[in-house]
Amino acid sequence: MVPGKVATIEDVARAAGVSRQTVSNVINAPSKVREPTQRKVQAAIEALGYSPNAMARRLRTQRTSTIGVRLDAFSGGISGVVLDRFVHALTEHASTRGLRVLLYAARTVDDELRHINEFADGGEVDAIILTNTAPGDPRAARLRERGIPFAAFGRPWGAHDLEKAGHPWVDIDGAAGTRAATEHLLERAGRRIAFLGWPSDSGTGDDRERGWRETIGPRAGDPSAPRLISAETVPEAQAAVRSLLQDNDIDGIVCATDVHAIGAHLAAVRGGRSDLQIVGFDNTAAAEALGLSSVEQLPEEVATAILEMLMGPEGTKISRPPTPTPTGRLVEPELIVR
Amino acid sequence: MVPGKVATIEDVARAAGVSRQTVSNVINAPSKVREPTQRKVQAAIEALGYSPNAMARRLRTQRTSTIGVRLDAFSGGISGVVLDRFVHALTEHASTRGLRVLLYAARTVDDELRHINEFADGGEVDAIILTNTAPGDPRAARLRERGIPFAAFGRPWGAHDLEKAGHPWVDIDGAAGTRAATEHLLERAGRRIAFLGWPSDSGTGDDRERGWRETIGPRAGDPSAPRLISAETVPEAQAAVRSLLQDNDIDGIVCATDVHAIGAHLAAVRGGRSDLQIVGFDNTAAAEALGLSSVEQLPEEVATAILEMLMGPEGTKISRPPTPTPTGRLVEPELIVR
DNA sequence: GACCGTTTTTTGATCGATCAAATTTCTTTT
DNA sequence: AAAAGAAATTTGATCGATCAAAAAACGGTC
Repeated sequence: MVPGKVATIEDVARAAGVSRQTVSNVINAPSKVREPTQRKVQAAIEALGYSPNAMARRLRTQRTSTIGVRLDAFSGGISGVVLDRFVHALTEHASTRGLRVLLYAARTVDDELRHINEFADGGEVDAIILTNTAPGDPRAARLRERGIPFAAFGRPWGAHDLEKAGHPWVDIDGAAGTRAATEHLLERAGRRIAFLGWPSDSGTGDDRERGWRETIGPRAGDPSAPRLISAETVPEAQAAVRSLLQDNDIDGIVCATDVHAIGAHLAAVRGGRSDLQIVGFDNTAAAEALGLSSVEQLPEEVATAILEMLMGPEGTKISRPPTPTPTGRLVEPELIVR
Repeated sequence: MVPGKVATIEDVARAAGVSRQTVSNVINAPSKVREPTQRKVQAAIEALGYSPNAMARRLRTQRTSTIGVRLDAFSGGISGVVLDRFVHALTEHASTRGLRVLLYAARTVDDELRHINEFADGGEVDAIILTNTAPGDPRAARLRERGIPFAAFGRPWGAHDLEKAGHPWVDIDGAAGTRAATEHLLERAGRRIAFLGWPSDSGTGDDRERGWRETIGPRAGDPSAPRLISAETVPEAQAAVRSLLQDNDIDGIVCATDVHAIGAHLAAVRGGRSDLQIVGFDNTAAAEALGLSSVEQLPEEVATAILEMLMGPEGTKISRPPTPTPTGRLVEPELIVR
């Protein structure tokens, strides 16, 4: 073996005085090889510093042990962080299963469909994880058609019966999060709890509002506190809360995101209502810095769950990825009190 | 060709009535193939929806078109965001060059060295990008020894002569950032500008402090304003600034990070000094939300520069990655005024 | 039209592993 | 101790592409 070149399975076989296949078996199916032979081969592997060529193995086995994840164009705002944390968690978890995470960027849906085709034909990935799925998502259709296993981070909004999604998904139970937040405020702050969310209807927004409404409804005797409307920005949230505080007596505010919470916080402090209890959503660094309570999404849980769906329960020997069973799972978020 | 199975180069060749190699040439070296033949082959490619098997190609060419990037364990705090943005930018840029980004997780240095060995022996990646390089970093030594091209995000702290780093690197010019921040405050706020940084010495910290010191020194007639010391947390920064404001007359504060800036902001607002001008560093979502000025690191620029170092100037045909020339480059950050 | 040099196309070998089947070795049984 | 069966090991084929060299087609010259 020429120094500077890496050892091949053939080099190991020669060094150990056995055949290629035996070396291969020591690595992939040790039970088929007798003890003493195994030791010989292991010694040769150590001595040569051999580790199998990934590409050759993948070509032969037709499995890449790679999961593709699309990285959305950087959203800039606070919320992109959740996806980043998810990617982090996914990477760590995948590596314990011997899987790799391959990122790809796509600016448009067409762009992503092109990528998906390439992945399918080129055999780049074993599975794909979609994010930001919309009802009737063309990506899901394409993946199904091409026979690439996939799962989504985010429930298939719009499918009336979640069970009938047609593909596996994992999502955060936003309603459970705001429910916990509302209950917490009802106990600690008082009965008049408002909700500050997005102006227009959106799946995520409605979900989070629902948690508040369902909790406030049965418990509060008076008609539920007014819902506040605000666009994405901090100043708008701040303005909305300022005018709310002028007209109403409010004990606390449940927010759809930390952005809203920061706006509310600023309005409260500047309006001399530092006592106003506010709970945000997403548990971003900003909320932490300001000492605001917030609902933590636990993207790590999502990563674990989604991998389990795609690849079978942990500990499963890496095998042909099973066509994932089309079911969904909601991960319950956790309220971080500050 | 069986439906459901993807087409191979052989299928295309048969369909077009030419040989494997001609198809290969149409894809990789069209100039070697006559016009009419090219059209025939292209038509067959379209008809069969062929795209070359990535693993077979990589096995044969011994090139993976993949760049490995380690994803550090999630740091949680505000600062991790810079790395995430870098990964984002890198992914987008890499894909325009036909490169892929492969993530890997490592908790310890040993863990990462193991990964590096695997990558080298297994032929997983063409190049690696290191982050958080320290002086005498064992990873750099290992990569050099194994002959894997690499570059670092972060200058090689400790090497007295940056030019002599021994490996290529790209970093943010922290001093230039705080210089711009300080100049801005000198013009807009007044002459008494303080600096709020980390308690202990660190490469990054010293760099950022230097930009302030060098600017304040020549311009300010009086001895430079007191430097504040504070650990990483918001409350500590807040406490430090509170006590500073009691004793000193300060016009503005340049901060080493947005975390410090948020603490300073809170101290200022609660101390009735809302007029105090503060500039943060990292331009995180939190700073944006609070309307604080901040120094923007431009990780996108870093990504571009680092890819250029590794792979040659943009537009270069994908080829054997040149052994990168060991030089460094500082990217000048941009002050975002709010 | 025969000859020669180019250009274009085809053929055979190879990258490094695993699969499938054949062969050898070891156990057990009678 | 021979035969049958099980276990361990080896051999030949293969995954799908590119490389290197051989063969065929083309173009121009005399």
